Amino acid sequence: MFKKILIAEDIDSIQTSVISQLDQLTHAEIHHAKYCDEAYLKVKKALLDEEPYDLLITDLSFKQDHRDTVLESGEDLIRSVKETQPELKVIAYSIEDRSYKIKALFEECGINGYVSKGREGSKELEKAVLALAGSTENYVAAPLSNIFQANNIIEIEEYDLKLIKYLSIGLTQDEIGAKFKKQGNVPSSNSSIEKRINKLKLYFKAKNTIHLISNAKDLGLI
Amino acid sequence: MFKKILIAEDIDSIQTSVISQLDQLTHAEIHHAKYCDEAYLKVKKALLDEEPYDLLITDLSFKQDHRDTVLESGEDLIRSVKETQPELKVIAYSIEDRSYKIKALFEECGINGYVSKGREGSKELEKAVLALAGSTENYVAAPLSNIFQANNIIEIEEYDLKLIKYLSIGLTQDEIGAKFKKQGNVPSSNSSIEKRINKLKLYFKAKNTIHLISNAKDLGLI
DNA sequence: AACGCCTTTACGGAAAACCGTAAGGAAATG
DNA sequence: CATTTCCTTACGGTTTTCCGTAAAGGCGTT
Repeated sequence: MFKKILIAEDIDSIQTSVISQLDQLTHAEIHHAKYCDEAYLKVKKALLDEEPYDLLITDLSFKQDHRDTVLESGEDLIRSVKETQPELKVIAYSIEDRSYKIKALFEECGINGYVSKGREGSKELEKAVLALAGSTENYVAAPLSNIFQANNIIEIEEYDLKLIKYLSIGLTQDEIGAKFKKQGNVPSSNSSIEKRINKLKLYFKAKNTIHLISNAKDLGLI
Repeated sequence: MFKKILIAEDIDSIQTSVISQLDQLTHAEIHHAKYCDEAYLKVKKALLDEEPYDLLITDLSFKQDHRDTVLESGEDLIRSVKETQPELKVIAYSIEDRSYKIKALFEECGINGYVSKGREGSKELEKAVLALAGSTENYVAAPLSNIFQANNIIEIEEYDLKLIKYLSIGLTQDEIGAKFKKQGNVPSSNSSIEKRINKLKLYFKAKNTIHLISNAKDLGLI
C-alpha cells in the first residue's frame, strides 16, 4: 500500500472528503495542495529530502485567482511531475468524461489511473488506489474502460486542432496559412487549409465554418 | 438557525464533506439527493408531511447517467422548488463564476444565496448559511458582490441571443433573416442582421463572426 | 407641419469563404 | 523505371460576408 500521498485539488469541499477517505483506507501520510505550483514544489522537495511521494491524486482544472502561477492545469502538473519523478503514480480525479480527453491523458501525460468525479466517484477512487497499490497496471474505471477500443475515438491530429484553434480566435484562412508557413508547418497553402477545413466540416457535420467551431467547442476539442 | 436542510449534489466527494460540515454547524436534520428529481420529490413529500425543509443547498450541473430524469439541472430544480414552496431558502453552490449567470439565478430563479465552489468554498458556504439563517436578505459571497453594479454586466437581449444561437448552428445571414421574418421578429432584414452582428463583434472584441461565436461559447451565452 | 433623432432597410463594392477542377510532386507499388 | 496513389498547391467562378453610405419610416418635440 502507498505510504505517502499528495492530493492536488482546489475545491476544499472535495479535498477534505478525499483526505479523510484515504486516511482511513491507507493509513498513509497524506499531504495536500490547492495550487498546481504548490503541488509540484511539494513533490520536488519530498524527492530531494529522499522521502518521495508514491502517489499523486490530482484534479485537472484549477481556478485562476489573484496568484501568478506557472502551472495552470492538472495536465501541466502531471507533465512536470512525471519529468521530475517518473515512477510516481498519478491518478487524475476529474469531472471530465470525454473519452478522447482521458485517452490523451494516459497516452500523452502517462497517468496511471483515471477516476471520474460523480455519484460514485469516491468509491471508484478507492478502487483505483487499491488497484494501483497492488499492481503495475494502469487503472481505468469500468464505465470508461471502452475508451481504448479506438473506433469510438475521433481521430483528430495535432494539425487539425491547431487549425480549429486558429479559426476560433478569429484568424482568416490567409492568416492561418501565413502562420503555418512561419512555423514550418505543412500543408500551409490556402488551398490545403481550405480543403482541410472542408474535411473537418464533413466530419463534424457542420454547414459552415462557424458551425464547425461551434461543434468543436461543444465537443471540448478546444 | 435552520432545522431541516436538503443538499442536492451529485459528486459524492462534495456531498459527504458538505453534510459533515453543516451537521457540525447547525445540528439540523440533513438530507441529501444525488438527482434533481429525487431532490424535488423530497421537498414535495416533506411539505405534504408538514415537515418542510427550510434550506436547500444545490449544485447547478448534474451529470447525465442511465436514469431518465425530468429535471436536468440545478436551475430546473430551483424553479420547480420555488413554485412548490416559495418560502424555502435556496443556496446555489457551484463552480460557476460568471457574473451574468449568477445574476440571472437571483433575478430569474429567486435563489437566496450564491456560493462559488473553490479554494475557500466551504468557508463561504458556512457564512452564507449563517447569514441566511439570521436575516431575510439575500447573500452573495464577497468576491462576487460587485455583480449587481450592472455596468460590468453584458446587456444582451433575447434577440441577440437568438441571433448568436442561429449563427452557431450554421445558418447564413439570409436564412436567419427568413427565420426572423417567419417568426414576426424585427428587425429581420439582411442589412439589420448584418448591423447587429457587427455590434456584437465590437462588443465582444471579435475579429469576425467565427471569433464572435467562439467568444460567446466561452462566456457561456450559448 | 417641420424638425431632429433613431431604427430599419436598401444597395454596391471589396474581401473572404466556398466549391470544383486540375496541375505538380513525393512516396509507394509493381 | 514506369505507374499508381496520395497529398499539396494553384486557380477561377460563385456565394456569403463585410463595410460604408444613404434612403425610408416611426416618434416625440416644438
